[in-house]
Amino acid sequence: MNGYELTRFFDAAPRWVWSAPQSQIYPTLRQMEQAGLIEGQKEIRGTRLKRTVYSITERGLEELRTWLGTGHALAPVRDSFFLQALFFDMIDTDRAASVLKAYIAEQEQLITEWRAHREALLAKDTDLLKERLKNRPPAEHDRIAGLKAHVFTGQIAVAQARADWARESLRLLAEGV
Amino acid sequence: MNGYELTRFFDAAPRWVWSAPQSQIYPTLRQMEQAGLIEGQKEIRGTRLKRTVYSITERGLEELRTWLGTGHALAPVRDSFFLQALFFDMIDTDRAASVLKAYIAEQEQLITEWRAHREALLAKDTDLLKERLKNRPPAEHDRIAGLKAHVFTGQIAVAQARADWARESLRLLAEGV
DNA sequence: ACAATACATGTATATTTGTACATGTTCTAG
DNA sequence: CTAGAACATGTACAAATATACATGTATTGT
Repeated sequence: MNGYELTRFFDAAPRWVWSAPQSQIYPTLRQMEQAGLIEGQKEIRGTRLKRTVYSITERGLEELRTWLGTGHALAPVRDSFFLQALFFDMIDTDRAASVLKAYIAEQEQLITEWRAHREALLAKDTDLLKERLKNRPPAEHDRIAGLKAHVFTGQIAVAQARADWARESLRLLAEGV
Repeated sequence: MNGYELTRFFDAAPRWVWSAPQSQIYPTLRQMEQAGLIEGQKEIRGTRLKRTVYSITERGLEELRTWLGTGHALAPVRDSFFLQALFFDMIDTDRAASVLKAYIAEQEQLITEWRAHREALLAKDTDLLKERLKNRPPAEHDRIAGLKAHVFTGQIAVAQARADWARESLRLLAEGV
């Protein structure tokens, strides 16, 4: 990809697995190139519009495989929603309920998007997956698509757990327990 | 609390709901005091050891209640574990499996700690909760403890969903599907 | 022909966060 | 009585992150 495509990718899917603001893209690409992890191919579109398309190097692949095979420390928890919930006893029941309802709606929205993406992966119908499968033996295609789709199954399960919990909270609040 | 107590609190419970490194504590306390949200009471222990104990002001309470009653945007997702899982097709099955096993162990550890804390809350047996209940009518005590404990029920449910998903992933990898 | 949109790449600046360093006091166990 | 642990408060510096600004080219629809 080039910087523009990466920017669009992260902007389009800010809640998938990872995201980055546009201002980080170009500096990071240059850093990674300097570190020998990726290399840029300069191209010209039309007569003057320059762009640099990056691809991973052999060293980059090595680094990536090492990183993928190593356990990494969990990030410190900073969940502003659970933090809010921890103090729901300080505000009116209906105010708390409206925060919970908004949260449930957000989680359901995420679930819908992730389900659609999972289906697209299983149908091998996303640009990135198609690109990836080009360099893999056809016998492995189902397995690769299955593994990637399964990640979204996980995201969905987590969002479902969160939404279920929020619904349960609404009941607790309503009962005045 | 004073800065030292806050530091110890966050260090002891880095994965509960929120955390902060020690270096943030003192500057943040000063900022919040300047903003009129908290006020510090200077004390002396022994003959020379100074400390400043902070408590929330009326303005701070107002701000807090407003924040608690408002929906807040979800933080951009940055889940390095799911990111790893998205590329498990690039590494050996047993390397991937060992990453998954470590993750499962971590989640189970969290679940154990959160369960213990939930029980302590239900028994009204944590310092913070005891302090909180002092200013509340006894009739509300059960409800407040129940609401706080319920937050940890949510954390547990999410960790359970993650661990279950990781176990399912191990099976998928083993089957070579 | 021209306006709007998409393509494309940067920088400036502030805030947040993390790791590490620095210093002194008080209490407690041996 | 003394060494080590706990109490207590700070700063320095680097890295990551977010918001906003800045500029120009190519394509597409009307």
